[in-house]
Amino acid sequence: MDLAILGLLTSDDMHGYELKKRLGELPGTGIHVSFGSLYPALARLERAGSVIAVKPTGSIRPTTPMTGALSGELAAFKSRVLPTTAASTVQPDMRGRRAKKVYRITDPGRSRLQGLLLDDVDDERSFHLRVAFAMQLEPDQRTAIFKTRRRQLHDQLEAARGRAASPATNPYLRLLEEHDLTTLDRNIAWIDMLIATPSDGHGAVSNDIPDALNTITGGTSK
Amino acid sequence: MDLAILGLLTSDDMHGYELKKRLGELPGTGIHVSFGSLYPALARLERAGSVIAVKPTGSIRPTTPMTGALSGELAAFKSRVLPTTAASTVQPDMRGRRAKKVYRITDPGRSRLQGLLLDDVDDERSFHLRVAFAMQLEPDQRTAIFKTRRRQLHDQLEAARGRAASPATNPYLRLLEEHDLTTLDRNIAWIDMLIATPSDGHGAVSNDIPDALNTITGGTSK
DNA sequence: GTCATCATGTAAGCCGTTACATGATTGC
DNA sequence: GCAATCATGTAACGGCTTACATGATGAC
Repeated sequence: MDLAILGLLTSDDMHGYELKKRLGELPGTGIHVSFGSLYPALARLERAGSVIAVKPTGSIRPTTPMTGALSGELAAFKSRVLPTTAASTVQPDMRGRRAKKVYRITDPGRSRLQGLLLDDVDDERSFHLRVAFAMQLEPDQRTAIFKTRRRQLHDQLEAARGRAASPATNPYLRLLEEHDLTTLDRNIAWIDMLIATPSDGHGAVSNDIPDALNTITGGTSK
Repeated sequence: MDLAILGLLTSDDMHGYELKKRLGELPGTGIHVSFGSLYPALARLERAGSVIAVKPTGSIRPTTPMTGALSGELAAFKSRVLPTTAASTVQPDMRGRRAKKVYRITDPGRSRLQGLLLDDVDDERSFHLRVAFAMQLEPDQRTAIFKTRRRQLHDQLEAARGRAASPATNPYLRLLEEHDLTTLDRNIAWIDMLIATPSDGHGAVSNDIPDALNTITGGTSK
C-alpha cells in the first residue's frame, strides 16, 4: 500500500482521490484500494515525513535538489506553500480540479520507497508493483528481485509438477491443474524477459521470447 | 475459507492439520491458510452444524508418510473411522488430553457449500476455488459462474486496452501492461474452454487449445 | 437551488496473520 | 528419554473493507 502510494507520487504530485484512481489503473493487478485505507495511509506517511502536503497553487515541480535533513526539507517546503487565493480559482480547469490536499514525495520518502521495493516479495500483486516501479531501482537490485521471484515460481512449478503426477479426480480439477502449470511456466518466461530487458527499453520485445529461455524452466511439454 | 474447507471435506474426512496441507496443494492458487484461522474456522463450522467430528476407531493409524499416493492412503484411513453420535460422543479433551479431530461434512454443510459456491466471485483465487469444486454444482449453475467471471475479465480487458492506448512511460511498465493484456486474454480463453467442457470430462482436451490461443492479444471474439 | 461528482475523513468490524502455549506420536 | 514431527488450540494484532459523516464545486 505504502509502496504503491510512494511509487505513484514519484511521477506526479497527487491528491488522495486521484491516487485511488491511478492505483486502480495500474496494470497487472486488480488493486482497488478503498478510501478508508488510503487516507489513513496518507496521513501516516505524512506524519512519518515520507510525503508532504502542498497546496495546489499550480504544481510546478521543484528543480531545487532538496538534499537536506528532514526538518530542513519540511521547513523549506512549508515556506513555499502558498495560501489558496481567489486568483487560483479563477482558472478552474486549466490545471485540473482544485484539490484539498496535494501530496508530494520527499527525499526520505524516496528512501522509504527504495526500502519497500527491496522487501521480500510474497505474491503476484506485490511483484507486479515492483515491476511497475522497477525504474526506481539500480539495475542489479532490479535483477536480484526478478531472479528471486523467478526462483519462487520455479519452486512452485516443481511442486505442482510433482502433484500433477497423480491423476486428477475430476475434469475441472484437472483443467485447473494444467492451467496452473502453464501459467507458472508462462510467468517464468516473462520474468526471463524482464531480466533480459535493459532499462533503456531497446531490448527484447514481448512477442520475441527466446526459446533458449524456455529450456531453463525445465522444458514444459508443449 | 469456509468454502475451501467444505469443498475438501466433500471428498474425504480430514483433520485440521491435513486440511491445511491439502489446501496448500490446491492448484491455481497460493492458498496458505494458517492454523490460527483454520482451527477457529473449523470450530465455527462445527458449531453451525456444517461439519461434525468423527472419531478414529483407535488402534491403527496410518503410519506411512504423506508423500506419495494420497488418495489410496486416505481411503484406507477413512475406513477406520466411525461417525460419532450424540449419545456416544467421546470427549477427548476431558482431563486435558488432546486427540486428533477428524471432521466430516454434513448435509447442512453441503447446502452451505452450495450457497458459498454461488456467492459472487471477486478475484482470481475465489474463482479458482469454484472451478476446483465445480463438480458440486449443477451444470447450468456452473456455466453461469463461468460466464459471469468471463464477463468480469472481458470488462477488465476492455478497460486495460483503453489504458494501453497511451504510451507507457518506461519499459517495465510497458511490459507489465502487455503481460496484463495477454494474461487477461489467455484467462478468458481458458474460461471458454471450461464452459465447453462437459462434466464427464470427455469433451475438449486442454492441450488442443492453449497453443492456438496463446499468441493472440487482440482476438477475444464471442 | 439542487443534484451529481469530487474530495476527505472516521468508526466498526471482518478476516486473516504471527506468536504463543500445549499435547501426542514416532524414531533413534 | 529426547528430539522431531504431528496436531490443536488461544491471544494479540494489523490491514483493509464497508458504512457513515461531511463539505466543496460545477452543471443545469
